[in-house]
Amino acid sequence: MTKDKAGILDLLKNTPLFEGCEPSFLERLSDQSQPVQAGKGKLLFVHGEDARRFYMIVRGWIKLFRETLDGTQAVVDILTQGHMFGETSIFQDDTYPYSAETAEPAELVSLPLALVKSEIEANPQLALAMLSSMARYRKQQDQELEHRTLQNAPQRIGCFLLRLADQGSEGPVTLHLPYDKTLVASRLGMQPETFSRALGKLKEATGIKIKGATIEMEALSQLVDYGCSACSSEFPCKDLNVKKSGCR
Amino acid sequence: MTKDKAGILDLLKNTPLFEGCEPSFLERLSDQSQPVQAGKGKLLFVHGEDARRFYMIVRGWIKLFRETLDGTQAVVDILTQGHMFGETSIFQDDTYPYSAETAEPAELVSLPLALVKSEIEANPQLALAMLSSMARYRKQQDQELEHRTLQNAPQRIGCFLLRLADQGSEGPVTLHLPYDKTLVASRLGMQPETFSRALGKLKEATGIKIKGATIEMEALSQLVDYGCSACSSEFPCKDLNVKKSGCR
DNA sequence: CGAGGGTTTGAAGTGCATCAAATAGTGTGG
DNA sequence: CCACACTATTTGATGCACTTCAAACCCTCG
Repeated sequence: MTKDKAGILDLLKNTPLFEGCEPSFLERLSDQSQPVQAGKGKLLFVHGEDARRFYMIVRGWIKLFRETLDGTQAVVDILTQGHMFGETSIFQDDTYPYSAETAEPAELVSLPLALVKSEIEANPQLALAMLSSMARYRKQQDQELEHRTLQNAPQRIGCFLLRLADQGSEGPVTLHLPYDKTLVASRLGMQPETFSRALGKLKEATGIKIKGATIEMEALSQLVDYGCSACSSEFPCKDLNVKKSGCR
Repeated sequence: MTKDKAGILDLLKNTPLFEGCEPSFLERLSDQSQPVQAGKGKLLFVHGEDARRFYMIVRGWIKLFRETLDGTQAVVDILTQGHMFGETSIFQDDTYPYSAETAEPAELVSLPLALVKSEIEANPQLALAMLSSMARYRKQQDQELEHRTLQNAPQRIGCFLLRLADQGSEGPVTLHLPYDKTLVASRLGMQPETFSRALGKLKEATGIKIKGATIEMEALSQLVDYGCSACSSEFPCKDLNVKKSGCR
């Protein structure tokens, strides 16, 4: 189900960031698009590399990370369908501010940065859209830093689950971890072993049920009561959904 | 030495973010400015509050932080002379994304957000300046998160000191902690006691000399060798200086 | 001099990381 | 359908880093 140019144009037209852009611009953009297919663990680009293209995810999961000289890595974010990444390189000396790798087999579209760069300069509406998108992401990052500082492992997991759920629902909830537990662990800044034990503690403390990657509970309040007091946002924490995105 | 309107206009004209703005806009902005003087510990605004004005720092230090329901707080950043804050509220539902408080006696200027908001919409150059400013800040946040994940307390202190220094200098270096140690500790996400002990370890490991708030060393390389291997950026880490700033 | 904040030191506890090994789960070829 | 290989996940044991609570010390400033 690789996207053809027409499909890509559609994709662009339905991307919030490009809302309000001239069709002609989007056409030029999709003309220069390239489909990318990759199995698990394919490195797309590395931190510091010259940035010429950015990516949109059609399917699968992408891990953004930074690696130190001594080889350990910190996961910046994990993205999926509908997310873009690499586009902020325009403002970062045209180099990628992180590395990117497929975390699950994925299908992507790569697009030229140069075109977007010139369009931003010409089109205030796009600049504004980009600004609010970056602001949204910033909010998420602020929150992330806060959580790492103030929440312990089980609370961070609880919060992650909450942000994975539809926060409006009142009744019983069933969740599915979107990717493997090791990856969730790294996303939350902890070791796989810690994740496993912390999930156990969370279960113990809240009464949620866990079967493999499936998690069930009577109501979200079980999680809210457990962790949300250690956070600066009130519960229905809109805009902070795991699946929502800003400019990365 | 409170700034009068003329002084404030000068200040605005010399602010990178407003470079390239019409003098008439800056005049209107300074017309609506208000000087703010405050001793230590004055709360300027709180997280979530309706945001009508943003601030420029003329003198002193400001702490940005977020507070959880159970009262503990996470320090987002600590800013000084030349820094602005609160201006990104424009893109955050017009509410402040953090609380702000003076960490030392300070002199500030408050300015109306509404004016900037409309100007951004009208003036692409300002929008672009804002974008690159936000990108710069983002980079710092990314790095911060990485450091919290990968570096231990003494390394984080070493890195902080490096970013405080003029990274070009080759010879002996003398540094002054810019604000009290408790505050540095919170800025680095650790307890005052941990900071004290970690600074001791750093001294032990690198041979730097510490007298109160003054720190001396033969060369920056003593710190670089100690901690920079646990970071994803190469040493002269430009743009990440403690005193440099992006849009908060 | 004395009060009060900032800073250091000590002792004890907690949480997470690490290393090692067992177990569960998944896909493969027979 | 089963045995095997391989990976993901869990569990156990231990150590280290940071926190917490408590007390001492130090410095500054009235």
